[in-house]
Amino acid sequence: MMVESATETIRTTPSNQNGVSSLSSQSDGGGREGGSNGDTNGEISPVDLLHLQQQQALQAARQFILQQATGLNSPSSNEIKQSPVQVPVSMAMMTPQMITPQQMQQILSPPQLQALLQQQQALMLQQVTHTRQQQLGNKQLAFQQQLIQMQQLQQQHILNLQRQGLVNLQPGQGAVPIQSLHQAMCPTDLQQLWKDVAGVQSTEEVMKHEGLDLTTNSSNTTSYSASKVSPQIPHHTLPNGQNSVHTPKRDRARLFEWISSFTKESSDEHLTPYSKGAPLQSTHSTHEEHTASHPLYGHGECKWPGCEALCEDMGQFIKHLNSEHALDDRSTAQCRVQMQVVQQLEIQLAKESERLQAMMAHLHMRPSEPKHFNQPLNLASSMSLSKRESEGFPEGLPHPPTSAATPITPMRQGPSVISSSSLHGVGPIRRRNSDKFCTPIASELAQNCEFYKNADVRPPFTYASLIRHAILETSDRQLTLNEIYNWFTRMFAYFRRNTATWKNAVRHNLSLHKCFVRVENVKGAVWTVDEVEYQKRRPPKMTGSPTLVKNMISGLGFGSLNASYQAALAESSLGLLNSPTLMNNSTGASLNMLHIGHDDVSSTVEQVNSNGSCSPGLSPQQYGHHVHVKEEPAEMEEDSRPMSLMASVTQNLSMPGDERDMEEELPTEELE
DNA sequence: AAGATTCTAAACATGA
DNA sequence: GTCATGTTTAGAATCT
Repeated sequence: MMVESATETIRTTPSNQNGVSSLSSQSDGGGREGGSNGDTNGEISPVDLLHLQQQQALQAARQFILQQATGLNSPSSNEIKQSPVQVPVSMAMMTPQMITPQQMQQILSPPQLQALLQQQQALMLQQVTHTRQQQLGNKQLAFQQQLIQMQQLQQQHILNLQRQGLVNLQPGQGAVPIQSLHQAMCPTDLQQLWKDVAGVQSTEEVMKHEGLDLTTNSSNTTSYSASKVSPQIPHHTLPNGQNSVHTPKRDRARLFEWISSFTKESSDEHLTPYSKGAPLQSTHSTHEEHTASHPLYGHGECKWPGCEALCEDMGQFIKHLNSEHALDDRSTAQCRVQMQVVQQLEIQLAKESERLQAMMAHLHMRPSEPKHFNQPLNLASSMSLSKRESEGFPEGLPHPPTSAATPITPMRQGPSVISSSSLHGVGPIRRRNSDKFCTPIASELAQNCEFYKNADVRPPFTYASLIRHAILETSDRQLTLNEIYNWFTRMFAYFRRNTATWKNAVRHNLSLHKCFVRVENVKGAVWTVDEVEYQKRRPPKMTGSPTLVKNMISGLGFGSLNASYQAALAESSLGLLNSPTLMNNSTGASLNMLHIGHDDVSSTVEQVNSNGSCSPGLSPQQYGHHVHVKEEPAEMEEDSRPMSLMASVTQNLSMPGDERDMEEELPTEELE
């Protein structure tokens, strides 16, 4: 739309903000009807249209501000209602005649502005639809097309953001919460948006880059020769000949003051001159630095937000900068927007960082543990994971079991140990690392039951521990080989393929480990678990290894953590948990659920039923039918050691100074 | 470097 | 003979 058509401009200087309010209130009733008025009138004069749009914009602005004031910044239905049509966030949609982008920027903060624009777009589209397009003329049509283009652009941005995981939009969510969008957008996105806006502007010739001439550009301060700048009068001359800048000096001073204060906070050195109270038209010649590069200049074009003016060389760019982006209201507003962008991004960064911390803490340690470990314990497992694979979760994998509500043991590693081998069924890859970082298997499985069922992720446990768990899960503590197979396939998606390999491993483990006892049953041979033997398996050296504990605590033991020890920890804890006495203790709920595991393991063991569903069904009973068929190299006898170590680790991790676990765990000899 | 653990692979035996 | 089950051995990887 050609700007020439505009016959009126709106003064939107700071001093006009009150006017905005009043205007919008005036337009409360008739704003929307203006469109129909135009319709009924049969012809819409530019002035009428302008008034209408202006009222609508102001109303929208007021509503948005009110929303914000009342905390209604969510993607409320309200907003969606008002914007039934996805409209691009663009200045262009602010009908050029009614208000200039820079003016709006001055009035509103970027989020407000964007929301306003969105609403205005919707209104405009409505209006355009309801108005005879012939009467609107080609310009209106062109504008409408541009609106659509802008909409597409916006959607594209959003999609990009979604791909980057920056914006999590509900499917089908039409109107994007501007706030979140704004916060989620990366600088380039915002720049692009601005660029889009500028593009439309230029298309519509709304902004003709009227000779803005202040000596300095508002964004970059440093350098650029004021000498080359011809101090001109900073007036935006709108197509209609009116100045778009009507900001009284007082207001501008206020503006700069505001920027000043802002820059103090954000320490944006680009604004330093302003923050130093530079006069409105100061030339900053002292800051000149004719460097070969300029942050606002690159690839032969101006990088000013929304500006892509081509500049052959730096000199031309400087000229352009000083002429087009001089210190005026527009530039100031843009600068302010940019500052807010930066601020938002900083906030976003902080949020994301915090989120990352929480995620890591959750995945590797206790979720809601107030303690802060910079390096969560299981980073070690992550490390080992990254050693083998740096890929994340494969597509289609269910979300890792990271529900905050789920108690996670400090050593938990669960899904975080996804290995490429598990993901892709690669050949023999050492998984012991992951196996070791274990959390109590029962706990892990109970918590991530569904995950392992659906995700092609290798569980971080040894075959032996899994077999044992499967057996102990059953009411009679015995399983046939085939039942064990079934349990594996039922409980783990991972074991639904490569059957030959893992089945062989299962058989191998059953035969190899003395803890697995084959018992002839009526229906054939079944396998049981000799808990004592199982506990004996635990390597003595593991017990109480200060080094290991230290590593685990520090979380710096990436990959260096003793795998065997970890496995021992997990398994021993599991075993202990399954032991009757421990069961009693655990069921007593006196133990911290967040603590390692015996407690929750016991509960989980009971919860996880053999049918694969996590349901109660196991009762601590006889362990070890003791049909000692095999002879395994005898080891140490400290059955309780691992557990106590576990406890100590837990203590160190979660509640230093609390030794109750240690004490409660020690009684582990009852295993028989 | 040695030892331990775990995993994978394979060969072999046995019985249905 | 085939298959499931069970045993055993060997090698590799990883860790302490």
